[in-house]
Amino acid sequence: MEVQKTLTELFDTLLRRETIFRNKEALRHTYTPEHLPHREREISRLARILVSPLRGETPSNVFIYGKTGTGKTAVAKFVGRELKQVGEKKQIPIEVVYINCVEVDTRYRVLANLAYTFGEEVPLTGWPTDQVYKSFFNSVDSEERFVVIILDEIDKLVKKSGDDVLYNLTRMNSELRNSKVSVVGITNDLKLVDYLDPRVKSSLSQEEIVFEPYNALQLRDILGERAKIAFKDGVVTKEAINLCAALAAQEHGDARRALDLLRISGEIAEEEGSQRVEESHVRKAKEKLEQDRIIEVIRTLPKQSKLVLYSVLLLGRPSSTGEVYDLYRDLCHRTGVEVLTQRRVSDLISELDMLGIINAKVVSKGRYGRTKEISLGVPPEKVSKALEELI
DNA sequence: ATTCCACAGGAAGCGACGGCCC
DNA sequence: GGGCCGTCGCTTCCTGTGGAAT
Repeated sequence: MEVQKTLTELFDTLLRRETIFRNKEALRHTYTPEHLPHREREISRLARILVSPLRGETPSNVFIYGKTGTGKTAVAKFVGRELKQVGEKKQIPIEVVYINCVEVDTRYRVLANLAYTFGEEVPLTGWPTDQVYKSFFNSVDSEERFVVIILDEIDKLVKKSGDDVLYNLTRMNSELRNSKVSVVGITNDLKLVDYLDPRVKSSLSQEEIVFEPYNALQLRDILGERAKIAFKDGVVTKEAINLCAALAAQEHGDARRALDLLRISGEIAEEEGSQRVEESHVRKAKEKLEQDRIIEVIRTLPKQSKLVLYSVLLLGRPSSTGEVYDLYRDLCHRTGVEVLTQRRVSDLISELDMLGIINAKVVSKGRYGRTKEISLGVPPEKVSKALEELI
């Protein structure tokens, strides 16, 4: 009874407590704002390129470069949305398809996804890929229209499955009778072009737009605008916004990170019952963000990767692939886990490196061979804390 | 200049799995 | 149910290589 009563009281106070947020959604990166500060040039470039088919010209394909959180996706989605509205007004059918290649990372899946948005029923797997392509092709060409295909994080797709799909998509126009297709490729890998087939390269980079990172001042403007939507008036202090901007600017001007910081800061402030978001909340938010990321990443790691990571942790000093592998094999025997080959473990090490949990640098020790120098990339306490519950 | 270590990392391919088709 | 197909995690086999030691 006692517990129930206090719990009810807790809910009551929580519900009664006034939230400092007006619309928290505005701080999520899925949100596409009405106005994108400091990206006017990029927006008009992209719009000008994509609008040309409406004037009867052949559509161009576009390549967009820029680091994470520089607004590439936001600009592409924004222009796509506007374009669609223009089309509706002028009675020209325009379809904008957005695909994120992180999950959709094979030829089959891209085509299946496209076919699906044009109303085709394609199974997740099973069909020959050419059949999926035909199905997509026919349904696109079934009526006169203009299609913009936005392929976000296209580097993931190319590195995993090659550029065959891009070859298909960029060549489509010569075979389509009724419709026209533009491909917008977005990537944060500036070297991606080197992986591409020359034919794909030339047709995809007919137009190129480069997004420079935001500086602290620009981030401040962006945060300011979003804060106006997300929070109630006068809640966020200028200092808090400046700090968020400064911290994110240090990390190559990542606006996404700046927004995350501000959102978490707000949540922390609210939890503490504060009516204002201040610098101290931002500092705590920074700490929490890092902590959460590490723990979440480690927790969702497959068993084998955890053992590899545990080996690196136990060694406690920069070690070679061989050393890590020996200890890993030991741990496997002791825990009754099947042992993978060194080749595979080498790949697992590279994956952990990419996740930022460990640092793996290829070094040559001359006569004593070439190996990776492997060390933890995050504080060991956090790793052992995240690992201990699951080993 | 040559040798040679301890791997890196590419290529091919295998088997299991989930899912299509007829 | 049998014949395909694509994907995933993995093994096997392989060639390549930076630089200390000779």
